[in-house]
Amino acid sequence: MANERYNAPDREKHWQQVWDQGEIFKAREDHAIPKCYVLEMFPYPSGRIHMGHVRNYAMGDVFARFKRAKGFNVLHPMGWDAFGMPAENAAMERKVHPGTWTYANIDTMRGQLKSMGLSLDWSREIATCSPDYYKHQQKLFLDLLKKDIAYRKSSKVNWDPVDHTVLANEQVIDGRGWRSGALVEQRQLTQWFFKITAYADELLRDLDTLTHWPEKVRLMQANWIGRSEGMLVRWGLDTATAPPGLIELEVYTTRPDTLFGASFLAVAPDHPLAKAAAEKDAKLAEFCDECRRLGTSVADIEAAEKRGFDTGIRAVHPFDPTWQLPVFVANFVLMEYGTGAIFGCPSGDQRDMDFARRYDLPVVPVILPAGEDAKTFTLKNKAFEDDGVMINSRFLDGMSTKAAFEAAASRLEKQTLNGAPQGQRKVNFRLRDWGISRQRYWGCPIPVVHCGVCGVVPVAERDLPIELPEDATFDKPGNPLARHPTWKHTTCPSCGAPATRETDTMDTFVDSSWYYVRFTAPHSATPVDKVAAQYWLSVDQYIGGIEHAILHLLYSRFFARALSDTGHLTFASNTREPFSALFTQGMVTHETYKSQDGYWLLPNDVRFEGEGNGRRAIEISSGRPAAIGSIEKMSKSKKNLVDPDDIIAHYGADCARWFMLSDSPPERDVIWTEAGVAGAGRFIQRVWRIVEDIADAVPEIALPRPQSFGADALSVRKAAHRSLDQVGRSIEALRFNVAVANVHEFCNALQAAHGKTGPDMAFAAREAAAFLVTMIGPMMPHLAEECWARLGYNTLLANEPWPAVEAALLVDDQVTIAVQVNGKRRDELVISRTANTEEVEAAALRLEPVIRALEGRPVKKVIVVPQRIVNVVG
RNA sequence: GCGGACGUGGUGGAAUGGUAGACACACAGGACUUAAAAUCCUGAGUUCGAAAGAGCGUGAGGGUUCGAGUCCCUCCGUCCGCACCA
Repeated sequence: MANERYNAPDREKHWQQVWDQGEIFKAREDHAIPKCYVLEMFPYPSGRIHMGHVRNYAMGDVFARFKRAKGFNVLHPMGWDAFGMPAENAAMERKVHPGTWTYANIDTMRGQLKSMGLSLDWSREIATCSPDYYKHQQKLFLDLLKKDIAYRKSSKVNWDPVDHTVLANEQVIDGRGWRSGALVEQRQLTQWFFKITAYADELLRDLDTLTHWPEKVRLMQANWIGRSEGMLVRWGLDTATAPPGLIELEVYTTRPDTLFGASFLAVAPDHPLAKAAAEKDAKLAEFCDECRRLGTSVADIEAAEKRGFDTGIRAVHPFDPTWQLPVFVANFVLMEYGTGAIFGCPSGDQRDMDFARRYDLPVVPVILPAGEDAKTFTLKNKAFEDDGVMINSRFLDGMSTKAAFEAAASRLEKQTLNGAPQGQRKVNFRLRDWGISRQRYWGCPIPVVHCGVCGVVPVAERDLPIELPEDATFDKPGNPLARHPTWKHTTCPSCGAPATRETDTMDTFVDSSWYYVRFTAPHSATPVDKVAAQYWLSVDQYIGGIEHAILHLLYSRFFARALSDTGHLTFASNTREPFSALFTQGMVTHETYKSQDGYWLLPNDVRFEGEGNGRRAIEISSGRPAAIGSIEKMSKSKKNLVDPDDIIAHYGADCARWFMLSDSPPERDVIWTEAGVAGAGRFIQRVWRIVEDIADAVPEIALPRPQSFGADALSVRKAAHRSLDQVGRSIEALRFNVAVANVHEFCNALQAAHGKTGPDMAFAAREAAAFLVTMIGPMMPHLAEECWARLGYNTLLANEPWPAVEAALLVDDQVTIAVQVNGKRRDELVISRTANTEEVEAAALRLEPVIRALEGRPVKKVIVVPQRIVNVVG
């Protein structure tokens, strides 16, 4: 048979057209069918897709296609996270409008994604920068505003004085703006916030229900939310030492049990008490300034030295009016957490210990670790932070840490200071409200108006969307909306007086916090179509990068709840989770190459000589040796990039997809290698050959099922059914590398049966070929479709159900079980699957190697695990 | 510093507490070919041995178990997250 090579690039285009024309992957609004919502994190339209996208979308597509074949009504949409800074940077650098730039990128990337052959429902495509999308977001904002979930407050921000913009914490590097390099200032600005803290408890509690999320992500979110149970404790101040009018200081503590170990109080440099005290003390003022400057810089973290300044103010211990403690301003106390003030117990907290040693403050052990003697127990420079028995603590002595907490807490609650209870139990969170104001152009306008008479007034809903002006300028730093000559001028929706629009736009994380909801009804006139949302949500499988473990996923979880509380969404289940299963895939990595001049080189710019240890890289243009560097995440800066377009044009999309799924477990990093891709390419041809051989040898489409099968045919059928079963399970569990191995194994089994003939074999071979095509279908859909046609079927494989396996073929009559003597494998035993324990035991003891290994010792015990193993103990 | 994950052949990696190394890559030998590519077959953890076979083997050390890559403890190494959260 003159086999022709499978021409991937040619056939792939063909099948993509067929799928497209047949609208095969359009999700159906038939809510009687069980649904499956498969979603990959939508991309930012940066210009071109990269290998990370290929991996992410290949995985999602395998899952989506598999679920379709399993009979689910699959929603598998795609869109664009299209607002953001890069578009504005492009506008500044290249004098192109952010919208023009963004939509051109979207066109390019849509084309690239289509060339991957993804089973996407493109009729649901959304771009967050389109007014069709953001007008709904503005409506949601207005509803959040009504419910006080959106609000304005003054807060400290990182201000870049060159770019005239607020920077997120992660955009501040070593105290400087990531773009301008200017020293970042702390400014007090009025900003818009979402009250995510109102949901802190629920967001934390419901993490427990997310059993199909990686443990790691749940842990990261739990840490981020950072719940702690403690107390607010008010300390009286010695008025002789305190600034006028200040009579008390409130601290937050999680350890009221250690109050008798207290040796100082400390407040943040920005604490009102520090500011008041600094007014009369120039040296203190200078110290506070210094602390502020060191704020976020790395130098500060490296120094990590606890430093403080004694304000001279004295506080009175809540349990002993005669006991006074110094109040310090300390650099390690954060104004943003708790009350911005602490009490220090050096024996029970390492930071306090460091501080006490530096400033020579008393260290009184109050907790005795188990196994220590109270008389001899001392602490050097290491605090004891665990539980134990209370000592040196008067009425708490002898109690456990927990009991002491309760005893101290209830006494503080009963005690009064200045007419109010001195202590109050308080749950505190690390999580802060989400600041969404950005002084940028390319984002969703916040739909409010500032009126001199009425204040902040929401825009009327009939006036939505508030669209971005087309004619903004990007030639200088600062907010193009704020300096636009006319855009912001309007009238007050309430009183009609002249007013100005809000010129802040929303953080782009807002856009991506509800896109998965919009996909369920992307053309709905309201932001959410409740019926569609209730059917499709939650997302059954969400796939994306671990880099979004905290922010995007937490914001989305918050939004699902906020949309539910504003009546947009109803959840069928009792938790309001948007993503019931999450999978975080690893990165795509590649070797790096450097020229002799120290420049990074593209993989395409080098060729190789030798192999193994003798493998060398040569720079093609100069012919000079190049250095082979470490394997790193593909990045523009290190130039270790492979362009998906090149790979698809050369090998085909199926090849790129197959390689991405092979070998490396999907949650781990994968190393992109030329040899690996070539191997995937060879496998494609191998599958094609196997299918062609069978199609030619057995051209009949519907063979009658033989009455019985000979040994050879039976073994082919067993391999086919077993493999189909395994591949299905592997895909279901997102273990694509194992699914690939299952397919390889099946091909090897088919190859071994090559050349066998007979009517039973013909039936088995055709069945095997159809199964093979089915199982590669989700992973290499074009090749599978071509093979399906080659086998003579005139249906589309994409519409074919996943065949049912015959359970009888999954089990063998004979099983091979290992036989161990004292835990060491000595032989194998082939025996009937239904053999009972006695038969297995007897057969095992007859084995020559077993007798030899026993060396004449009597058999003490025989452990038989049916169908698995026998262990003879002697 | 705290928290987490991981550590298996030359390489990527398989393995519900039950035959460690499936599958692939790379490698070696053979077949086909004038030759090469492609393809097909065979081999291979390591040590001893011609072979049969035996010893040793999942970062190191200990423990639980009839049986441990898998569970527990200690240590070493790599990677990731958080970064003074009171």
